[in-house]
Amino acid sequence: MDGGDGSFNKTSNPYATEQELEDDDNVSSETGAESPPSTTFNDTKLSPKKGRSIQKRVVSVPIKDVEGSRYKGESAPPSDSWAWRKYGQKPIKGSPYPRGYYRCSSSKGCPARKQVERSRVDPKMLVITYSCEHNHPWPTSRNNGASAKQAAAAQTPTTRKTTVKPEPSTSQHDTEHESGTEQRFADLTDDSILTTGDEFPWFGEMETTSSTVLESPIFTERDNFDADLKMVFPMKEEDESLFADLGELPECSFVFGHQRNVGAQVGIC
DNA sequence: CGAATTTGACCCGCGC
DNA sequence: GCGCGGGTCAAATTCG
Repeated sequence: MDGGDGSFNKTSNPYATEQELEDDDNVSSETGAESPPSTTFNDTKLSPKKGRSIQKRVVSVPIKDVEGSRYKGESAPPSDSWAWRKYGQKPIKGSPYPRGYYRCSSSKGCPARKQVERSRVDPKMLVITYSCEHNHPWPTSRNNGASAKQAAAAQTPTTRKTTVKPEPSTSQHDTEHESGTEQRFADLTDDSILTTGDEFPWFGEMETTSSTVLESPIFTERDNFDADLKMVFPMKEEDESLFADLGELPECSFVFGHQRNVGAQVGIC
């Protein structure tokens, strides 16, 4: 964890940062460590076991009152648009706070996982590590039956719009994936225009983790909340044109919408 | 009653 | 080879 600290701070956006980390989990390196609420994306990682690449994204968000009775007082996962099922919790050495292990239950066979723990340095920060096998799609639907209740609770009205323009085009629906996500990504490569929205919940999520950011006091306290909102969400033509190149991107690339002082950003898993 | 969470045990990789 | 620590499993428990 000594490695990287300095490089962690390529913060151009005080509320959301994108970072590429080649190093191992920077989870323990505490993304929140003396930095403002930040979002850290730790991309593709190769699983030493099977040589499979694992995507990892580390997101640190300020802890807000988490809805959901059970979570009160704990390092509960901030509500995002997916259903997560907790399957374990472990005390982490060196950290006074336990780490919770969550598995995506939005869809059957969903490989996504996330770890939630409090930042050692700043207990008010929650460090969330999302991980997913590279060849698997990120979770897509909010509640494909797994936990309607939880998903419903998780769905905050603050989540923004993501819309994938249904390009009438190419009809390669042969490999209809269970979740359909792969197909969606496939569509992406077909020059469809990407905006953010419900069609791509995961994108929506990764787009700066704005949902969580927006829920955070940092945003809610601001007077110009609306203005900020507009700065974060609106996806304009210029952006769309940017995304037109998505076809070049790997299937699991993700896109950020406008962020403060930063244009649309594209990350590659 | 069904579903989600909790918690201890077990497994596996890594460093010494 | 051994010990440590992180990650996952699964039975028990709790909650809605």
